[in-house]
Amino acid sequence: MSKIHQIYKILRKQYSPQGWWPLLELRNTKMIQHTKCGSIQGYHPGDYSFPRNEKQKFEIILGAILTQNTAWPNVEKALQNLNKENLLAPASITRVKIQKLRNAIRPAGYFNQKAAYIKNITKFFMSLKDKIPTRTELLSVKGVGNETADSILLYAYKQPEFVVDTYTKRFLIRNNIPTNKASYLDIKELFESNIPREVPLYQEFHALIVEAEKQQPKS
DNA sequence: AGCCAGGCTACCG
DNA sequence: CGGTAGCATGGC
Repeated sequence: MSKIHQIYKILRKQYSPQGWWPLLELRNTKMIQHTKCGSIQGYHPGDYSFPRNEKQKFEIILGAILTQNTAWPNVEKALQNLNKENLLAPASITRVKIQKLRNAIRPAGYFNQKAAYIKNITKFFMSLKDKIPTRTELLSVKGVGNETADSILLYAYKQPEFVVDTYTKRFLIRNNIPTNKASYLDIKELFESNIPREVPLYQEFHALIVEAEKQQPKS
């Protein structure tokens, strides 16, 4: 077994399943525990059957845009606002005035850019008509880069695409796997070539990396 | 008071 | 190609 895969097993022993991707309707129940870092455990731990419908799938896609360089609690505020205004549906996003959209997502930061990005991805999403997008198609949407594309594919469409983020790079360095010259795709390939190509594994590994790195003291 | 957070685009050399 | 300024809010 590869070193990467071994590290996964250690993380999996050390932490409980993270239950990603977070969904609004699975919040505010008694099962939810807030951690000191502001992250939340126990959305649907060990249950990889989400999203179970189109509404949940669309919420994940919007969350993937909103979380760009942004702490998750701020994303949740934006999502709650959208939910209150009945904007967690493609048709509503298409219809809503850009100014109202900007205002709803304000807590997530970069609201001017992100409002436009959300309009873009929504138009793209509706054009798919239930088809699963390719990675290249997703990347053609302005506002969707490597990480956002992989997050959408892995968590909304359950495609085996490993997600690389800042925590992932930090995680590799902390485990003495140097990544200085490595590009996004290099790192993605490093993971994908060293663990079984399984969606639940990809989902859980990424979530565990984020959780583990959040708990590291900042240096 | 800074610094940072689950990036991306545009533009530079 | 690789490198970086600009984008913005909220929490610590």
